[in-house]
Amino acid sequence: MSAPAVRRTRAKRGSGDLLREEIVVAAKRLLAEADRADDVPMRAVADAVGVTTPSIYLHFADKQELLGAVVADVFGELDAAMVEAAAEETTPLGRLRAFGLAYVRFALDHPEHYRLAMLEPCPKPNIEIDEVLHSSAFSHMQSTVEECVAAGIFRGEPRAITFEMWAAAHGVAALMIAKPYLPFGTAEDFADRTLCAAAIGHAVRALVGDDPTPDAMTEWLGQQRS
Amino acid sequence: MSAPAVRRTRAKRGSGDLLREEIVVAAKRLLAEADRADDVPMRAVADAVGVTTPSIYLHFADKQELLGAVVADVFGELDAAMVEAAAEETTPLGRLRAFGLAYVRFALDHPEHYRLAMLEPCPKPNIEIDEVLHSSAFSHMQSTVEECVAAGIFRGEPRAITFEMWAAAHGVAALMIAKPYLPFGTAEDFADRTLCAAAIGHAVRALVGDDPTPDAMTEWLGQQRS
DNA sequence: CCGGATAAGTTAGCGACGCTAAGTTAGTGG
DNA sequence: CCACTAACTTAGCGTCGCTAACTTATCCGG
Repeated sequence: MSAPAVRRTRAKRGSGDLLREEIVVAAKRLLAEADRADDVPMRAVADAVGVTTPSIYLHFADKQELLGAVVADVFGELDAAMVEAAAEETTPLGRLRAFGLAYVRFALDHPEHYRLAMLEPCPKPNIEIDEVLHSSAFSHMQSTVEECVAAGIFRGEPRAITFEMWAAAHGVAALMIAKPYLPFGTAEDFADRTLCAAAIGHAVRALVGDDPTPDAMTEWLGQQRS
Repeated sequence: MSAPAVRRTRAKRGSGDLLREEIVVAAKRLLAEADRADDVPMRAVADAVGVTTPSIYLHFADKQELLGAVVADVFGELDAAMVEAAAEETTPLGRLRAFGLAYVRFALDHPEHYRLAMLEPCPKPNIEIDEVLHSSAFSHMQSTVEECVAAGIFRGEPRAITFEMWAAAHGVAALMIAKPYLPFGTAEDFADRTLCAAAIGHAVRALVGDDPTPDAMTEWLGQQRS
């Protein structure tokens, strides 16, 4: 604990930003080992980099901002995992499913990072986060939804549909992270069932009627079954 | 800030538990006004009750335990809101929808309480919390799902289906709380769309096939549309 | 080669936090 | 009326995020 730590050699004149990157990497690593962001003191981050605490504040206004930088990094990683998972898929719906499963898998593989990015309150709407959010993982998902709309699988506003799918994936991930001891079954099964239901459900809702009341749904299901 | 606070009169001999209840109520109120549990110091709770900080530790081992007691209370309130919302509904699916909408509504009306109960890590699986979780809101939802199964609307293991519906509702609530600035539209619309899709989707999945691949789904949808 | 100017750190410490050890006050059974 | 103990309080420890003020190393112009 609290190793004396090797004092790192001072950065060259022009490039104090080297430290910034080292701090983010160290913070991300320490976060992965902790249960909560509060369990990673700034002092520990400084120690891991081989520097004293106040040096961090030369690069980040406060802890929140450092965590924000980590989150931006995490979103990049999430996007990469999703894109890779969908690379082999040849159909829009197949890609969407791969995206969703990779999303949940990533969240459960990096629960602390996911919590930080998606479960923690975001005091001042972090511009850096939302840029990433809109530019990478989310926009990839949205364009796949657009493909589904173009293919006639979905109908409606792509962004709204993307939010629906995202909510389903997020619901599974957040639930399994927050209540890991509940008998959800395997993450893959739970996620696949829920995501599949979300996709089919959206596609079918248009068939049932524009404003599907519970009664209309029940009646439609009865007709289908016969 | 930090009002001197009226010193409360000492409790009678037998009933130190009076203080316990006062502490929970005060903590719950302060939590509602804060963004995060960290913004509610034990000192503030003590102050609100008119007592000094160490007195709290006569009734709760630590802050976590106090928050756990608040969460137990919150789950009770959530269940009451759900039951009330579904009271007028006459069909299983109608009740399920009312439950889901009331769930999301409650979460957004009490975001700090909901975050504490469902978004915060739960270090030692809190027995008190999970008893409530299993006994009230969740079990009400599950028995409605059972009704849907009995009515032939759903098919499968009720508990697993309940988890699916819960994930959908939780996804909407958690997303809107964590990223309130994103253009989800109104909570009612977003929740209704997502929950409706989850319900229809689950019901329809059985019609598509036992193991619905994206391709099978696409094909089935094509048939339905013609 | 050298002597500011300044980037890149450090030392020391403030106030707030969760929590605890040890003391104090007030009802109550004998 | 007194000993006992439930129901508190006073004082303070260690840790946290963060800051003011000092120090050191590098670069650049002469």
